[in-house]
Amino acid sequence: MRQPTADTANWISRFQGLMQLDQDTREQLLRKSQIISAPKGAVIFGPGKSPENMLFLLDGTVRVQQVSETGREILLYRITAGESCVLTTACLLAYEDYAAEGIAETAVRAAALPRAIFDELVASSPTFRNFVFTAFSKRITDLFHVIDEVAFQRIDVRLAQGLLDLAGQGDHLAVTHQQLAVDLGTAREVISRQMQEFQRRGWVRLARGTVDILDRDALRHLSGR
Amino acid sequence: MRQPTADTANWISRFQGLMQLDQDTREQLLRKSQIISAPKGAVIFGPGKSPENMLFLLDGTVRVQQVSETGREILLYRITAGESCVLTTACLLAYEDYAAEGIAETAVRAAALPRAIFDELVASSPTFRNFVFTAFSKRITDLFHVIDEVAFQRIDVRLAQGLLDLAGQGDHLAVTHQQLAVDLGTAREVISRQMQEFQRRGWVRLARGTVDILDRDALRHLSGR
DNA sequence: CAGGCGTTGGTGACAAAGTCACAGACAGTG
DNA sequence: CACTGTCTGTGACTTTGTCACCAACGCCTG
Repeated sequence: MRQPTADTANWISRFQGLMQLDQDTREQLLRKSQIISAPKGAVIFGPGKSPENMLFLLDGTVRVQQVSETGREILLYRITAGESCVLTTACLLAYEDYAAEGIAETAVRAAALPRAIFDELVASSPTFRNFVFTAFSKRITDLFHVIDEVAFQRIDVRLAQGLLDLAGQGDHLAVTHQQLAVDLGTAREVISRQMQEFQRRGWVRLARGTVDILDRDALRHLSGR
Repeated sequence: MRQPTADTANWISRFQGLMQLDQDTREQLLRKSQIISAPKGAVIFGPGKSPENMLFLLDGTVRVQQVSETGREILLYRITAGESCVLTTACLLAYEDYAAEGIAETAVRAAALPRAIFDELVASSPTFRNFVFTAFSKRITDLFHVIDEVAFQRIDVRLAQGLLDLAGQGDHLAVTHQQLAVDLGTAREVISRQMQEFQRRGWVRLARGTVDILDRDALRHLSGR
């Protein structure tokens, strides 16, 4: 399992790109930011609720998803511990009519940095600047990937990937077909049918609200990585 | 038609977000950047060809598209005159294995700003910083939109939108079904069938390599805007 | 001008995925 | 136990994507 709590006093060390910050900037970052918590299911930001702060996630995961006009949803990306929320921060400063929302997928803790300080640090520290642009870069690459998958990848392949991603190390998933459908931006029935096919092949065992992975290799093989 | 060439000596004034730059920064920008041209069809950047410079597009349009592993393509967004290329600039500084490519859709002219100067200006000028993040913001919102469309929108609706977008003011389009298919990330046959349906309804007139729009209102109505 | 060739578009058959309507199964709660 | 809301299964149907061809067109070249 993961360490229950981070060393709050020195959370910066959990972020790869921030470790080389000079002493001054580190202090700024620590002094001006604030540790916040949110329970599972909390809406971190969303339509009409723009984030005042840039977040550095210490524990938990946040799912960023989009709700379309027709009411259907799709997962854009996840923010996991050790990652930051640059993209949304930048996004919200310009466009209010923002269809995406961030939801705490587990209980989360994060360091919150006010926009004004964020701006200052971008100006004053090359390392911080680099961190920000690298984070942007990763997210945008992820988005490109999502577009590619949605447009061209078969649903069985995407489902296999999704299951492996969600499972991480373990073999047991507590997730409904509906949730998987939203992750992939498809319909629940489609997931149900695919899961049955997977079960028929002996790759998973299904039960109400859970999935047990029986044959990782088969899933990995189908997923193409 | 569009003005043939911009006032090169003062191209900054063509960019909404840059007009409030202070004198110093303007001069930096003008002195350190270089006007470049590329013919129609030129590859501005692509896999294994990262851009050394940040581009401010003065004339023409650049299409940024993605090539998937399976060889299929989809349009991510277009850069038009008066817009900049921030996203790709940022992207390429971190991730080399970059699947997207930028292609001159028409002959283009642009001001090219070396990465190092870009970095300097981001540090020194709040206005420039704001310009950059706003540009990011717009692009990312666009990408969200693409994901939404690809995942949830019917192909006839998307085609109607695509035709209207491409047409701009005019009613005549010189474009093949294949090109339209790439724009929407679908197959040529699908476009052909939809276009026939549109023609059957009297909305367009088809000929080899061209489309004439006969009923904009009908298309607009279908496209839902 | 004829023949050849690459590009563009048309077609039918089929597979994959999404939609719709509904039914049954389960877990919790009063 | 009965009730309720959630979760999953199913069949019929539509839409979209795939595959294998073919026909028409424009262009080039001998």
